[in-house]
Parts: sequence; structure tokens; C-alpha cells
Amino acid sequence: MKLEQLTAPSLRDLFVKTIQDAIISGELKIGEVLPTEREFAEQMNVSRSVVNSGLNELKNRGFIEIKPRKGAVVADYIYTGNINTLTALMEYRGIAFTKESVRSILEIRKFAELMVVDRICERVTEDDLDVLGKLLGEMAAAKTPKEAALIAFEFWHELAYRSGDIIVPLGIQSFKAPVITLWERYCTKYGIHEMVENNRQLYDYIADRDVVSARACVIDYMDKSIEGDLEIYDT
Amino acid sequence: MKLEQLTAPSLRDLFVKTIQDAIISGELKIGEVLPTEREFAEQMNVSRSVVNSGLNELKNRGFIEIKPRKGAVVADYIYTGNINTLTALMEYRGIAFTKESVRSILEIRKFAELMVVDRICERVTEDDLDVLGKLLGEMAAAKTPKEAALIAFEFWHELAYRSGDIIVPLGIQSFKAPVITLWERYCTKYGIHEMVENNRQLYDYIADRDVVSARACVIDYMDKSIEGDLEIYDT
DNA sequence: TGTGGTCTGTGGTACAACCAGAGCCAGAAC
DNA sequence: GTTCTGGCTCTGGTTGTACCACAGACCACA
Repeated sequence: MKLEQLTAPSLRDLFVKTIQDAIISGELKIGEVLPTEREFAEQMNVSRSVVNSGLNELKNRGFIEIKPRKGAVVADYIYTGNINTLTALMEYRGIAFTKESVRSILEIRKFAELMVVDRICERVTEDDLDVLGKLLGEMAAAKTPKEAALIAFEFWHELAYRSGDIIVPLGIQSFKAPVITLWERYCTKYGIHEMVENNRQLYDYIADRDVVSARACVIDYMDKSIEGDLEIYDT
Repeated sequence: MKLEQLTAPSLRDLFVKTIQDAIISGELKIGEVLPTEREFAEQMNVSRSVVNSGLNELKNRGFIEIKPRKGAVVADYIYTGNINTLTALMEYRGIAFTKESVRSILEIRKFAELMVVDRICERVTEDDLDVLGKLLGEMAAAKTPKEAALIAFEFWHELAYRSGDIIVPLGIQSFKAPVITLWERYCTKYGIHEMVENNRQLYDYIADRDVVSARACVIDYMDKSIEGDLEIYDT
């Protein structure tokens, strides 16, 4: 008998998901005034803490605006939102990401990757190559696209961390969820092997301290993603 | 008699600031195990809610790692951190940002600004120009560098929002605090007028739908910031 | 030897109570 | 009639408290 794991979501998370879905789906419209915390608490049969904490989370994600002692309204989240909003939008099953959105994310990633490559080629050590090589091995051995995408992200983040730049790894970490989602879809469509090969080639150029080829390699496979393979994200 | 405003910071914020400063200053070292929540609560004479909530905030900022039912340890925040960490680091008075860090942030900004300019020149409307023009006016009328920097950020964010791209404004919003800090320092050194003129010129090119000149304008003043004016950030 | 029970201490969660401020309005002051 | 003061009510903000599940150590016993 195969037993599945049981997990009990917290009331707070349930509350956040309920309201967030209502906002993304359009059931709650931009500018609409939300019930007060006490009304939420009473009607949903939870304590005010759950509601207060949940509304604050929704504020962090850019979905609502809270005016102390006045109330909360649904925000224009493309305007007020941030990276967390993007993550939430990408995880929302119902939303269809357009070609243009995916293009933007990939262009940002291309830019970040080039910044990293420029810096790491100048200073890469044997220790760095050792760690990165092991990640490549793990990536190749990954069984599911999700697992492979996660390791690919770690590979990228490790590159950034070891590039010596302070800012870039912090920025990259913020884009974690959206980027993993995109690479997961990429692997599902084209197979893990393709992604591993791209990274392995980049690794080889970095090992040779060959900035020019490494840059060309990044530009090549990111442009390929951007220009040629966008149709898979249209679903 | 002139009365100054009184504001009472919450216990939670005080707690977060205390621990965060200890981590950034190096008083608490990476890998060091923190006291338990109950120990914190007892010794600092606050309730566990304050400590629990504060530790979670520190986790969000990438400064600690919480292992449920085991304890919390100080994280390698350049590795685990995100945009929030960057914001916290920049707001920490004691830290000296290196030329390289500032260069990274400005390069990211340059890239983002170019993405925005490309898109908005194709689709800018009279309504857009109206709103942007008003912001320019407010920027010129700003009395303090802080105020001017805030409006400059709004101008940039408004540009991104009206460019029609969904991702870029979300990304820009995430970089809000660091970018404002940098522009504030820029204004303090060179005066508000300089910044306003840069933005006004960009505005004019956008109004003319002149992508090439607008791009050149951005590259010009961002490179000037990056290459020439970095010494002001070394303090 | 190892299995399962129990106890202790941890962070996770939820609830209740109190706080300060915004808005409204009756009624005093003029 | 107008102004404005003081208090009342409702809001979100904050904090103290209670209970939960789980990790780990320990132990009794088969």
C-alpha cells in the first residue's frame, strides 16, 4: 500500500489563497472595498489574527492596499505589485501568460546571466568548478522536470554567488519562483537533456576562462529560448 | 513652541532591528545558533508573538534560517538573501557600499530603463505624456533630495507601467528602496536640477517617439552615473 | 537488540484583549 | 445660525496567551 503524505494548510494560507484567487480571477475588481477584518473573521469563522495576518500577506504581494483605520481595497496589482506578485500570478493556474510576458522574463534572465558570466570568468577557482560540476551531475540525474529546473536554478545562483558580485545573487534569488516555473516548462517540452547540455557547454567555457565564448553561449541559448521556443508558453 | 511628531516603533520592529543590526555588524556570525524564541521573549521582556513574528521577518529578509522545532541560525545572507536583504543592507548606516555594488545596481537600472524605453516609444499616448509631464513638474518643484528621488522613481515606474509590459513594472517596484537611496545620494551631490534635466530630455524624446535618441539619452546619463560619478558612493 | 511509549522542549498557529486614530455627531459656546 | 469641542464608535495595529504537532532523548520491556 502506498501512503500519501498528509499536510494541513493553515487557516491563514487558506484565507490568502481564497482572496488572492478572487482578485486574480476578477471576481473582486480593482478598487473594490473589502469587508472589514471583523466581518471577514465572523463570516469565515476564524479569528481576526488570521484575517489580519492574511491581509498583510496580500498587501506584501501587492494585491490590496490597506489604509489603517479605514479599510482595505483591491489594488491595481500590475502597478503596485512586485516580484511576489509575479510569483503568485505565475502559480495561479487560470492565468495564461502571453508571449510578451515570457519574453520579458527571459530577457531579464539573459541580462543577469551575462553579468554573471562576465565576472566569474575572471576569477573562477578549482573549488568553484568542483561545486558547479557536481550540480551539473545532479541536474543530469534529475528524474522530473521540476527537480531539474530546481537544480538548474541552483547552478545559476551558485554561479552568481561565486562571481563575487554582492547585488546579482540577491536579485537572482528574488526571481527564483518565476524562473524555475519557466525552466520546468522548458524541460517538459524539450527534455532535461537539452537544458543540461546548454549548462555543460557554458561550464566548459567558464572552466577555460573564455569570456567571449561563454557570452556567446549564453546569448545563443537564451535567444533560442526567446525567439524560437516561445510558442510553448502560449498555452 | 514647535512640537515634533512622536512615533512609537512597535516591539516587533525594535526586535527585528536589534537582531538585524547585530547580524550585519558581524556581532552575530554566520552559522551561529540563535537563542530559542522563549529565551528571547524572557530575556528581552516581550511576548513570544513579538519574537516569532520578528524572526519570520528576518527569515523573509534572508538573514536567518529557521528550522522548525530545532532553532534558528544566522544565514549567509549574500547567498540566501533577496531584494529585501539588499534594501536592509542599504538602509544600514554602518555599511560602506563598494563601487562594484553601486555599479551593479546602476547597470541593472540601465538595462531596465532601456527595456522600458523601447516599448513605450511605440505606444505612448497624450494621456501618458500628460501624467509624465506633471510628474516632471513635481520633480522640479521638490524641495529635498529625498522628495525628488521619490518622484523620480515614480516617474520611472509610471513609464514602465505605461509601456504595456506586465513584468517590468513588477520588477522595478521590487528595486524601489535601493534605487531611491541611490538617486537621493545623487541629488544631494549634484543637485536636483541635474536629475530633472536628464528626465526631461528623455521625456522629450519619448514625446517625439524617437526610440533611437531616447535610448542614447538613457545610455548617456546612466553611463555617466556609472563611469564618472561613482566616487560619491564610496563613502 | 529493538520496539514502542513517554516526556521535554521546539517552532507553528490561532485566539482574545487592548491600543491609538479616523470619522461622525450631539451639544455647548459664541 | 455657526463653530468647534468632546466623546462615541468602528477601524486596523499590536501584543500576550494558549494550545498544537513534531523532533529527540530516554526508558521499560518483549
